[in-house]
Amino acid sequence: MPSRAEPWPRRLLRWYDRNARHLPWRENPTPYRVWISEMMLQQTKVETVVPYFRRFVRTFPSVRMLAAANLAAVLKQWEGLGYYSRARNLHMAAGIICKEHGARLPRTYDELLKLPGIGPYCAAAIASIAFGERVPVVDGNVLRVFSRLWMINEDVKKTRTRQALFSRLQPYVPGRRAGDFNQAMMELGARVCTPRNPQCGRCPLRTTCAAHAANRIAAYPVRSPTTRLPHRHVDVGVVRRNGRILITQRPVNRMLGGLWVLPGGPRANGERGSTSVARCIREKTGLDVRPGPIVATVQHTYSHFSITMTAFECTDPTGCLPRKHKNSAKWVWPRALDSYPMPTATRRAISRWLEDNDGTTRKHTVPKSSANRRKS
DNA sequence: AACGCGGGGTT
DNA sequence: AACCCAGCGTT
Repeated sequence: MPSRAEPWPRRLLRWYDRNARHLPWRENPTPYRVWISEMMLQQTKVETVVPYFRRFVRTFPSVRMLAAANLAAVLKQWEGLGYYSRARNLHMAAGIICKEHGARLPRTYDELLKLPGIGPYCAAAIASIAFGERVPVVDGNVLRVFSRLWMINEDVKKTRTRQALFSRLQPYVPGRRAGDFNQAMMELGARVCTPRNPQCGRCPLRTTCAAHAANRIAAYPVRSPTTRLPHRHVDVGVVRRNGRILITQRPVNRMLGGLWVLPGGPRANGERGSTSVARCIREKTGLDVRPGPIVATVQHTYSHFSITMTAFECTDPTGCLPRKHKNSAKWVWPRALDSYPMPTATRRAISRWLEDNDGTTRKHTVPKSSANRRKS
């Protein structure tokens, strides 16, 4: 049995010895094969890469063969893998390696880093796996694993966070098995410490994991709060009839359920606002309205998306509410609007419209669009 | 520091 | 429909 005092790098390696998948580039890890595999593995899943790797190294078995090939032939082998600049850089680097390094890959992290297509991740992977250099790889998996293990509260997307993790990890990279250590971290991230629903019960580092101990696994890794919220256009109508206006009730069990809103809905892709508002009102109330001028524009951000609400003044040529909509649509005197529960965006649109109607001859202005708000 | 690059799987 | 993936080069 492993003692609890066994350091985590050893536990990780023992786990790797028992659980490593056998992958083609692990069977015969020559520098060339490691290089090809790592180029293909950038932002690409292992299972996707395997067949491409086999075909590629069969077609171009050496750096010289790769350098001698036409770029078109290389791209053909890459077809379907995506990120085609990887193939172009690979081909270019092959030429440089032949011309300047005697057709052998550079053996150090620093030298590898100079080749086109090889960044910090790839340089560390090749240097450690093919040449045993003690440099840690910091990829998406490793960031996630250690963000949890050490409860790192920095945004994992930031360059600073990655550099800091590189420095912090380097002392742990074992002199004997640097490459296995790195592959073990990635393998753990890919198969156990997954983005969602991590398999903590099967994790060899569970007893060392700060986030697990704190029961805060789901809070890590900390992501940028600047993720762009999806944005929608919502078009609504101020439909007037004999001095009263039309409001509708949101379905219970939905967002804003039970609240009353100006009738309308989300604009379809490429649709005009005026078209959208008429369509949505017809769908929700059965009334055919004629959209007039825009009387209010409201920006609003919910927890998981943001909207631009555009309110059109509408006239109602047909009149009567069909029976099926009687319960969820109402004609209301403007002064009675306050008594109905309404979401903020609706409330703002209405008050904007009322202001413009009170003879305070303020021109309607469109607020500045906010494309990316921050999540709170 | 932010963005474009690609195709595919997961939730 | 987002998010994520064994990231890198450009701006």
